[in-house]
Amino acid sequence: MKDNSLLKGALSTLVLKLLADNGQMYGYQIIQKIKEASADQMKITEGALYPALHKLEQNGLLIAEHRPVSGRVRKYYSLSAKGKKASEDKLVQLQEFLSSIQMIITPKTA
Amino acid sequence: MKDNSLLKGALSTLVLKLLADNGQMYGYQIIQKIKEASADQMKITEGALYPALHKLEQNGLLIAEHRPVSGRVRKYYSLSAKGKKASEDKLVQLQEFLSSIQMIITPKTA
DNA sequence: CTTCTATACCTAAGATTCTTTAGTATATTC
DNA sequence: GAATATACTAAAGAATCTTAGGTATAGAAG
Repeated sequence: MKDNSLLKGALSTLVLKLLADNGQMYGYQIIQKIKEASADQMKITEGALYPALHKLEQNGLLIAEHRPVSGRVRKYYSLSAKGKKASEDKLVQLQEFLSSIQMIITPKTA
Repeated sequence: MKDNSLLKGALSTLVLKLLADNGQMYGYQIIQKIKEASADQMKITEGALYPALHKLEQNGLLIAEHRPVSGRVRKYYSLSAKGKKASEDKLVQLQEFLSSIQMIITPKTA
């Protein structure tokens, strides 16, 4: 019952945004990137990320490509055209959401 | 499947914060307040709020008081001591979370 | 050479938190 | 008298996470 629940719903948007910025990434790398980019604050579990990636792929937002790298096979993901659009849309939604939250929690300067 | 999923996990924090700011509120009022404070962006459903309130009450963070007001009975909630503490803690967590999100989605100015 | 850590993927049970829908009831407005 | 706003509750279903476990290779430590 670890309360990372704030993450809910934001994960797929973050993934799409990271792929929009970085072009092509694999799962493990995404986990590291989020950890690093958030100064170790946000730690995505594999059990959360991999199913999320699979769903985005199923929905046609991501394209997956297997590539062998130094003995192991990595699964690289990139945005489809649909994924690019979704990335932009969801980012706007997320920003609106963040801004709404801010309005509510910002001390009343009435 | 309405995608209000960003809300997940943030609702209880918002409720605690509103009660910390406003002293005492009832459910319906909280829904209106969030809607209003977010410029109609964020709409909490009753099915989400009431169970959340009940859980906070069960956990001893909220104190409920029934008061008849113009023919109807309202259920007013206020923060317990534990709730005040939780309010502060969860607000800090939320702010850290928001800041983490910002770091990730803010265009790389590298 | 063997064990530990890091890398890299996957899945499934359970918990939590929503959405949707429905129900109850009073007050006000048309 | 009917519709809308107010006010609360409960329950089925969906979505997304946590936790825990499994597989497998590479490299470092001993």
